[in-house]
Amino acid sequence: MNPAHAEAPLARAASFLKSTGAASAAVAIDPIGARLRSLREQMNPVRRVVHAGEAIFQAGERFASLYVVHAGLFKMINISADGREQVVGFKFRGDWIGFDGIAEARHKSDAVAMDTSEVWVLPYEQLMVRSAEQPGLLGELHAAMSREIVHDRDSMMALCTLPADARVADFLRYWAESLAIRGMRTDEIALRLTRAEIGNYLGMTLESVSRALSKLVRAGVIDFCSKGRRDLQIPDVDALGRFVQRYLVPAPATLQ
Amino acid sequence: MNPAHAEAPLARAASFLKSTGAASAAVAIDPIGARLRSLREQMNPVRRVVHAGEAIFQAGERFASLYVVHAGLFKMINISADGREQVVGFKFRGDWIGFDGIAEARHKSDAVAMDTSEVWVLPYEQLMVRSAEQPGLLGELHAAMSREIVHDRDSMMALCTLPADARVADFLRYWAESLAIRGMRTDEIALRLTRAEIGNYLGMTLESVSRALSKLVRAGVIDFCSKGRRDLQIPDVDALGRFVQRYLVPAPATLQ
DNA sequence: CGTTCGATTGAGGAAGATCAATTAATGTGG
DNA sequence: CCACATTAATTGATCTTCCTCAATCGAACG
Repeated sequence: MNPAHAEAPLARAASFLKSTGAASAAVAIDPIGARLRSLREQMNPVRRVVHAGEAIFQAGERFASLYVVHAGLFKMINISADGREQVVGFKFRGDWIGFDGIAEARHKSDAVAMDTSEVWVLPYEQLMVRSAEQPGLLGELHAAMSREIVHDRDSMMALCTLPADARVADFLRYWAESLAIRGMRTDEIALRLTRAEIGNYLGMTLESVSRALSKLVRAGVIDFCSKGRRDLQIPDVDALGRFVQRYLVPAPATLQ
Repeated sequence: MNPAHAEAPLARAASFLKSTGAASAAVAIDPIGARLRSLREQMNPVRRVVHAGEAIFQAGERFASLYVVHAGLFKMINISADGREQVVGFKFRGDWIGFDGIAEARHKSDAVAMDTSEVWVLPYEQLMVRSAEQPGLLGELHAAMSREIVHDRDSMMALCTLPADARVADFLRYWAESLAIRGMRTDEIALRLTRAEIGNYLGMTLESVSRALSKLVRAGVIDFCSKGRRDLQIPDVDALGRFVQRYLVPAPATLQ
């Protein structure tokens, strides 16, 4: 029961992103692939294919299993009692889905595939049994929940402290980074999201998203791909980070 | 029977929760007290007193233990790389603190006491060992993490979909509810937060918070206590909820 | 009793929402 | 394959909300 296990896969992004050096061990450069492999060994999970627009589960359904994304990507959607609907998160390869259901044994959101995707089904009961034997498995579960909590807080912070343009830039940076960590190319990305969905996630209107993107193009930090305005190019991810920073110099918003 | 601690005023919690029958078992009407009792039995935790303004841990510190609030309350503060500081959550009696540290073995935020408080220290290693023997303990841990994730998402949703006035009302409703669940009176509450802190948490300026509060007073859903503008009265918590709803009728903000 | 910190309130301005018109991409049936 | 319908995106004009700046007031404290 050592946090050392939880750290192994976590030497991760930073070293990976900086060490552009060649691959030595697959484990070192692909922490998410490594996590998935060990998960498959330990749980031998049932696979489930979900097509674009379909949901793994919906809010209100009884909680029984957690899921891990093996391919594709998902959006998490919250629906409030009064009918407001909001995208509250995205899930990429290696991410866990379904933690919201544990507390009250019912899911609190929809998990909708944004593309043909595959998840591994991890029945919660079985997961508990196995993790009693294999502490590393439990460590993975806790690390995944912890990451989700940390990320949610960072999102809250972006919502509260960044103006619209910077929020869009920060979102694109997060998206590109998520792809980069998974070894996918970031210079040309297909968002598969409408402006309305991005705006919904970032707490602004679709017009504001559109204007922000146009501004980012003018600023030279992103570019649209040849045809259409859906796919975009991010030649330099760090430039997005710098764009965000620029908004913070005038007002470094400290608490009080 | 249980030793009748300072857990006297539970009738309100019962009525608030619309508990099944009358107060039969303490467990039924005081789930948080019950959780704390079983936690004490299972972990026999070290107690730690933290005075107002002191931190249990700070961002960057090595993660070793989780904590459960036994008395008092805490605010969680995130600090971004560029120095932005934000209140990202509050922790009341029975809440767990420290999940943010699990993933990378370092805490990502400060946990600051807002009043003289007591936490129970649960060394993570020990917790893992004990939970292998006592599955109920692990269930509690997971439920607490799950609740935190669910709550963070609800917060994101409030930030994204509610105008300033409604956000303040929703915050007060959340605060009063948190007290009610713990059997504390909600008709007179001491926030122990400055307008600046509330605004920081809700993504608005202190002036906007002040104006929102004045508006809520004029609307008759809250009132200031006799002396000072710090403590306030909430005669009817549901009225706050209705106030929030009123903002949603004109624009039931659906996705797309 | 003055100093300080927090809260309130007002006036003006800026960011972003709303409304509206146009253009671009996608899909459909002939 | 093309004409047409449909949906998404862009851009502009206007309006609202909330932020910023500033003055005032109140409470707490030495």
